This record gives sequence, structure tokens and C-alpha cells, in this order.
Amino acid sequence: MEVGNTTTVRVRFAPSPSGYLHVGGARTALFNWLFARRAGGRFILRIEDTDQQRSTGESVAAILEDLAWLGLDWDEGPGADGGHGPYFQSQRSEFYRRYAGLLGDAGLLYPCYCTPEELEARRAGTGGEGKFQGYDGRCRELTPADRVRLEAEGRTSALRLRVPTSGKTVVDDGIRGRVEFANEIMGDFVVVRADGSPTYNFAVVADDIEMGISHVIRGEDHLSNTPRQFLIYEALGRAKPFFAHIPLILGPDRTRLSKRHGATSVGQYREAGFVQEAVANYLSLLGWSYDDRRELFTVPELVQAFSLERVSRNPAVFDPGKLEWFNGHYLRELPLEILEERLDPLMKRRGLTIPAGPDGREWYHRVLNLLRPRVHNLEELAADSAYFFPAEVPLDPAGLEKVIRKEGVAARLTAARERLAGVEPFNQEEIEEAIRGLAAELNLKAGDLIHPLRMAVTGKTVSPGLFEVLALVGRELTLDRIDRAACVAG
RNA sequence: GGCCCCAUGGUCUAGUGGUUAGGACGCCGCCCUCUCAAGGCGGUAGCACGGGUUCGAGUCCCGUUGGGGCUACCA
Repeated sequence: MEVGNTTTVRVRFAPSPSGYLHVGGARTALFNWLFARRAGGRFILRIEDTDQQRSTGESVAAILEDLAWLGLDWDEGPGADGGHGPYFQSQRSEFYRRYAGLLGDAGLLYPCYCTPEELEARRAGTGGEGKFQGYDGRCRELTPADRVRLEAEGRTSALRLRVPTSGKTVVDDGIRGRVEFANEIMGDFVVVRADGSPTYNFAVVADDIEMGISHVIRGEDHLSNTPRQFLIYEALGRAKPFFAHIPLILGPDRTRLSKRHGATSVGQYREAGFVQEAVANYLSLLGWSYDDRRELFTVPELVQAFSLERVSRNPAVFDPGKLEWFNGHYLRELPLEILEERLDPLMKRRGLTIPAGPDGREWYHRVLNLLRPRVHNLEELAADSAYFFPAEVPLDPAGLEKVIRKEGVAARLTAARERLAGVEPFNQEEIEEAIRGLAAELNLKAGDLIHPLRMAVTGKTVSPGLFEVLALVGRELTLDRIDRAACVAG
């Protein structure tokens, strides 16, 4: 499949700001961005805010933030003028007016005086049953006298495109191949509403032409609209860009992914402690694959590896579990400096302060290395790190019953405390030797000491290896917490 | 209803006429082990169905079934 002239690649992502950045939209943006970066082309961001009812400024801000977070920078768009602006459809009326004028001058538009109510009534009147549901063409051949009369009635008119009543429109899609649509099923659709505003199909075409878009990469939900857009390109006598319709992302019930399926916005995942590396990598695999074994890609690697040729045709079910696995993977692999940076706000929010100086930093890195193989997101990581700090550690109630309030535990904690008080230096090796030695002396299994100590010091029944934990928690905090636990032990 | 798209394990997918149908997530088991992870090893599970074409179909064609999308003066 011909992929077009790569030296002039200009692609766009055109979200409508009526909500947050959805993972489906993010995936579309990612594919466009990757395609542009790989081809050395331009990635353009256009805000389709013609629906004034639903569009909000907060939504625009949230979408920009999430795209930036994912690393999808735009060459042209809000805040980045590239000579094809403005980049908000609500500010582009003059273009739509001009294009409508061109169409009108060519005699390809006609005013339609039917009201929405009348149209609906007529559609219902056809009885449904295998009948054409589009416009019935009532106003298509109105005489000037008819128009004067209708206008005298106070009717306003929308402008419809004269669609050929025979023949077919062929879409050569980069992913679907050749798709044919009979013109007769399209009907004369509205291009300019009675209030003068352009309809979606018209605005998109006008914008894509004006912005010099070379490749339109978008969701498959737009495939059925494509022939209408083709008709507009043809009516305008303009060359069409290359089209590629990528498969939709579905929820577990195999319907288009939406809010009712749970967390579906990029922002939600970000706030839940997901890292952009994981989200981008996971999203890249929804509808695209590299080969039969490689799935791990950094964003720069994706730029090298991505191609439209390897985009799949089947819809993909979004699997939060696999996203979580990717997140765990990147949490484990990320350089500590980066991990630290990402964690910073979460640590601050919890009032956890990393000790100053190089020793403090090194200590913190050791804590992170201990914890990170065990968590799936930044929130967990921050939360689990709390007991390494001089913070109050609540004792998990179930663990308290199971391991602390048991016969003889108080005595064992006390014995361990005394032994630990004399360990020098207070490091993993020495601690282990002391505790194992004590267990042997008391004729206990090591676990009989380890489990109560873990509960006492971390407040939890699970943690990284106890000896490493104690060494990092430090003698002072360790002894304090043992004392406190001994008070409630059996 | 009409039009369009899609169909490999539960999920994401590799596969482009001849493969023991490969990988990943999940799940199960084993190893490691002070708990929990991580890691290593092993396992579970798949070509929707029916017709063709062909010496030979997961791969090509037709149909059926199933799923999805679009059918607005929404985007």
C-alpha cells in the first residue's frame, strides 16, 4: 500500500474537548505522532470545539496536559503557531465560509428548508423496513419561486451538498484496503447548518485542506463518514490525503471503550501512579505489533519501529491488567533518578522527607530498589515506603492478631530488641547473624522471630527481606517500634 | 432496517498455501525463600461454522453466524 510522500508528512490529532483524553484518543494521537516522527514530518494538534455546548476550556487544558505527559509534543497547535492556525475550529469560521462559498459558486449546494422535526417525521413515515434513512431530496429541485415562498414563511435554510445519485465512492484505506460505498445511500447531507456553522464532515475537510494534512490516521468509527468527506474533496476539486482507519479500542463487553467500563482517561491512570513509559508502550500495542516476540519499547524505540503496515484490522479489548504489568515493569527498570523525580510529589503529599545529603539519597535509592519489584504503581511505592521513615506505622489488624497477640511473642520481641541493641554495625549481615543466632539459642525457628519483628517494625505481614528492611529503617526506629509492639504482644 | 468493518487461546497478538500454530498478559505448578513480590523453569488454553479452490488451507473465494461501527442541521 502506497503510504504517500514521506518528505511532506503532515498529520493531525483532532480531539473534541468535551471530556478528558480518552485512551482511545491517546492511542490515535500516539499513532499519528509516531508516524510523523518516523517520517520526519509534522504533528499538528487541532481542537474541534465547534460544539459549544460540550466544549470546555478545562477540557482543552486537560487534553494538552495529558498529551504532553505522554511525550506527544505537537509542532503546530495551541501554543505552537505553524502558520496554519488558528488551531481551534471555533476560530476558523472564515475558512468554512470561504469553502462553502466555493461549493456554492460551483452550484453544488442548495438550500434546504425542511425543519429537523419534519425530517424526522418523514423518516419515521417511510416505515423503516429496509428503506433509505437519509435525506429524501425534497428541497433539491426547488424553484426560485418556491424558495421565496418558503422564506416568506419565515423558514431558515441549511445548505446541502448535491450528492451524485448513482455511481460509487471508493476509499482506498491504508489499513482496510479498497472500500466501496454506493453514492445513493448517502443522500444530500448538510454541509452548513441553518445557523451558518459547518457540520463536522465539512469542517474536517476544509481544515485538513487548509492545514495541508497529508495523512489522516483516525479511528475506524470514521470510516463510514469517509465517503462523505471524499465527496466534499471532489466537489472542491482538491486532492485527498492518504487515509488510514485504525481499529477501535473496546471494553470487556466488546463495545467501544467508554466511561462505564471504568478508568478510561489517561489522566486517571496518571493520577493512579502509572508512568508514561508504561501507558505509551501498552497503547502502542493496541492494534499494532512489531513481530512475534518483542513487546517492550521505549518511546524513541517506537519511533523507529512503528509503521502503518503493521497496524491490525481487528478491534482490541483494553486490558487494564496488562497495562498494570507494563507499569510494574517500568517501575522496576526506570533509572532511579527518574523514578525519584516522578515520586517526588507523592512523597511530599505524604509528608515523607528524604534525608539530606548524598548518604540520604543513597539510603533512599536502596529503599526504592527494595520496594519497586513489589509494586505496580507509584502510589503503592510511595505508600509502602512510609515505614522506612520516622512515621507512625499502624499495625495491620489481621497481622496483629495472627502474629503479635500470640503466646510468647512479647518475650521474643524483648529478647530480639536486646540483641539488636548491641548489633554493630547495624547492617543487614550483622542483623541477620544476630537474629538467626538468637533463634538458635532460644530453640526457635528463624521465622518465629522474623514474623513478629516484621509486624512490629513495618506494621505489615509482608515486606521485603526483614534484615534489609531493619538495616534501612535504622536501629533507633527499629527499637522504638519493637518496644511499642511488645506492649500489645501476647 | 440499510451500509461498512472485523473474526487465531479469557485478553493483546505473530502468522501472508506445507509450522509440533510462536510470543505477551492472566491463570496453575515448581525453584528461590523469613512473608510478599520480582526472577527462573514448566504447564493450561486458540485458528467461529459450512461450502468451495488446491496435491495441500489459520492463510485464497463464497456463504452463515457472531461482534462492532456508521446511518443527525453531534464530533
